[in-house]
Formats: sequence, C-alpha cells, structure tokens
Amino acid sequence: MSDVNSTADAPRSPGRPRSVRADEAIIEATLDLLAEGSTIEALSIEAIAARAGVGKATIYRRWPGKDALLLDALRRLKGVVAQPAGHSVRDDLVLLVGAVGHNIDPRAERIMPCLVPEVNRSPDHFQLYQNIIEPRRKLMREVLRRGVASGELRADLDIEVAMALLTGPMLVQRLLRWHPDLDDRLLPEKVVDGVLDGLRAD
Amino acid sequence: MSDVNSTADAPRSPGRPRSVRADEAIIEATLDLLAEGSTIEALSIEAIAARAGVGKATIYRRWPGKDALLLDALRRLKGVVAQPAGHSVRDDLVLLVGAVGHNIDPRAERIMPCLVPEVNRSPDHFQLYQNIIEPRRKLMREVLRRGVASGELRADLDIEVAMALLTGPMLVQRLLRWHPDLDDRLLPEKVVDGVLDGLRAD
DNA sequence: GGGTTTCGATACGGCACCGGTTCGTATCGT
DNA sequence: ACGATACGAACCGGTGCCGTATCGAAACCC
Repeated sequence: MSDVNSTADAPRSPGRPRSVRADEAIIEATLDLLAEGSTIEALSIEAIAARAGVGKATIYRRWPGKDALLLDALRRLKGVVAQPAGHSVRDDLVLLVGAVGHNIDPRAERIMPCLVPEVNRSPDHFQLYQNIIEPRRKLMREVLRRGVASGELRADLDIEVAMALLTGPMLVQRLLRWHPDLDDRLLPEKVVDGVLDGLRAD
Repeated sequence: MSDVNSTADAPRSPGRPRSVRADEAIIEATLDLLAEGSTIEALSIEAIAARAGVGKATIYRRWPGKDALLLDALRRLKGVVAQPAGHSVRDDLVLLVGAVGHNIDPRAERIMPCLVPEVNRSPDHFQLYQNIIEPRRKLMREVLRRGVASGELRADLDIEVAMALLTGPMLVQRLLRWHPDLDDRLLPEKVVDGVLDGLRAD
C-alpha cells in the first residue's frame, strides 16, 4: 500500500500522534478544490492548507509534495467496480455502460474533466489512468466475449471496437456534456440497445 | 465579424500601419504555447509576447486582454466543415464521423483536451463551444434524417442518440486516446459500420 | 520634410502567490 | 513532570505577471 498514512502495525510513537482529523481535512480540501475547477497545476499546497484549516507544515509532514498528495486524494474517488449479474448480456452491458465515467463521489464528475489535459500531457499520468480503468474494461470485455460465445452477439465481433462503441457515447456525455439535451439516466439503456440492434432498418 | 483585425473598409490611417506580421506572430505564438501544454489560465500575455518576438504593448494595442486574444486564436483552428457527398448515407457518415474531433491544424489535437476543463467550468465557454460544433452536428442530423426518409435507417430512429453513438467513440479516441490500441485512421469506418449493423447476431 | 502612428524593447510599481522553514503552543507516552 | 512530536500561524525569499509608460527607430501619408 502506497498510502502515506498507512495503518499498518502501529509503531509506538513517542510524541503527539498525528491528527486523523487533519489527514481527512487535507484530502477533502484537495478534492474540493479540484471539484471547484482548480487545475492540477494551479493547485497549491498553500491553497489546500488554507482550505483545510491546516498549517502547510502539517501537509509537508505527510507528503513530500503535491504529486504524492494528489495521488492519495484521487485514490479516494475510485469507487468499487460494479459486478455484472451474469444473466443477460444486454443487462450486464447496461450496468457496465452506466458505470462508465460514473463515480461514487459526486465531486468526481467535476474533477475528471480537469484531469484530461494532465493525462494527455504526461505519459506517467496516462499510464496511471489506464491502470485505473483497465479492470473495468476487462470486465466489459469478458461480458462481450460471453455474448459471442453464447451466440447473442456476432461471432466476428471486434471486441475493442465494440467497447469503444459502448463506452464512447457515455463518456463523452458524462465528461463533456457534448449532447446537452440527452438524459443521463436513460442513456445507458439507449446506448446499449442502439448499439446492439444497430441503426439500419431491418 | 468579431475579429479584432477586421479587414473592413480601410480607414485611412495617418501613421504607420499595423504590422500584419506581428498579428500573425502573436496568434501563432498563442497557439504554439497552448499546443505545448500550457493551460489556458497559465498562459500569460508576457509569455506570448516573448514567444512572438513582440512587445507587450503591441498585443495590448490589438486586444483588450487574454480572453479576447484567445478567442481570435482559437477561431483559427476551426477548419472548414466537411461537406457530405450525399450519395450513400453510410459513406456520408464515415466522412462526418472521421471529421469529429479532427482539425486541420495539427496543434488542435494537443490544444483541444486542454480546453475541456475550461468548457466545463464556464457556461460562456460551454456555449461558445456548442456554437462552434453545432453546424457539424446539424450536418450529421440531416444525413441521418435523409437515411430515415430513404428507408436506409430505422423509421423509429432517435436522431440525438444516434449522433451520440456515432460521435462518442471517435471523440473519446481523439480526445483521450481512451483505447490506446485502436487505429485512428480505420476507426471511422469501423464505428459507422458497427453502429449501423449492430452487435447482435443476425 | 513634417506629422502621425506603430514597432520592439525595456523598465516600472505593484500585486499575488508559492514553497519551505521557523516559532510558540498543544498534546501525547512514560 | 518531562521529552518528544505535531499543531497552526506567521515569516521569508523568490517568482511571475499585469498593465502602463517610455524610448529611439521605422513606416506610412501628405
């Protein structure tokens, strides 16, 4: 575990123990500031400290720098991966597609777009991002493969393209609100059904 | 025309005329800096002037501030809207889908992601963005309607959802490289064919 | 040539902010 | 009570930017 505040075997601390309250406040302040639109690079230890009602030293005591702090903070957003039921491929896809770009913490909705430039700029961050979403992608890949095996989906299906078709519309909607007058809640169903059935007239 | 350097009826200027070269250099410098990864907010008049080999006064003489300059600069990226041939709905869609997130200026590819946070933050910028892409959306909408009318596409087609299905995958790919191992050049065809035919086994 | 405007360059005052450290105090184990 | 550590606040040195002003040179019209 790379969390700074590791809860491993408590080493007898001689002096005053670290304030758990401060820990939480710092992380929360970081996420709040990001959610309010601050760019990653514009985010400063100073601002975080001020927002958290904490001295800067308290932050430097825990993290070596902004990057490490951000890493821990963003880890917070990563919700549990939804588990498909495994009955109907269609229903499983609806579930997974609905989870695309959806995070438990409502702040994530505002934060994720702000990370786009960073992810595009830095290969490291790009890789990190890929690592985070890979489990979810894998899940969808398996559902698709199951569909192919069961005959529900075309035998010659290109899995990667299919995933792009399914996740793209949702992601664009959640990230960019590209189509302002589409209903978020109904979209997963519509996307899955639309992609499954195709647009062509029978 | 909201361009600052309007070429309207030339009012006899008594003194030395504005240097067109400087005009160009300033815009180019702005785009270059953005393409190199500078955030919009991190972009400074000072940096632009330095990069353009221009005095700051020369910039302030033309634009009231950073925002106005940026507006003019970004206008440069907006390429000509591709015109569908009108023969096959499928081919027209391939053309339009291929144009999604594609700009003439190669720098746009680096710049657009950086604008995502800005567009999400400011309603004004969001509206501006919508205004820019609306013509292209309208084009696709018409092609889809044509397909419905001609019987090539289902009669009960939800146009807005269909557009999301078509543009979403491309945009995600171009903007986020969400699926790192998909080929950009072949994707438009694959997306259109995939969405048209659907994933379901016949 | 005279008048006018722009050119690039540089300088300016002022401001805001930032990173990291220091300081006196508060809170812990023993 | 004592030593050790963490706490928040305040401090320091430095950076960068903005928007304006000024400068000598240059480019234009008449």
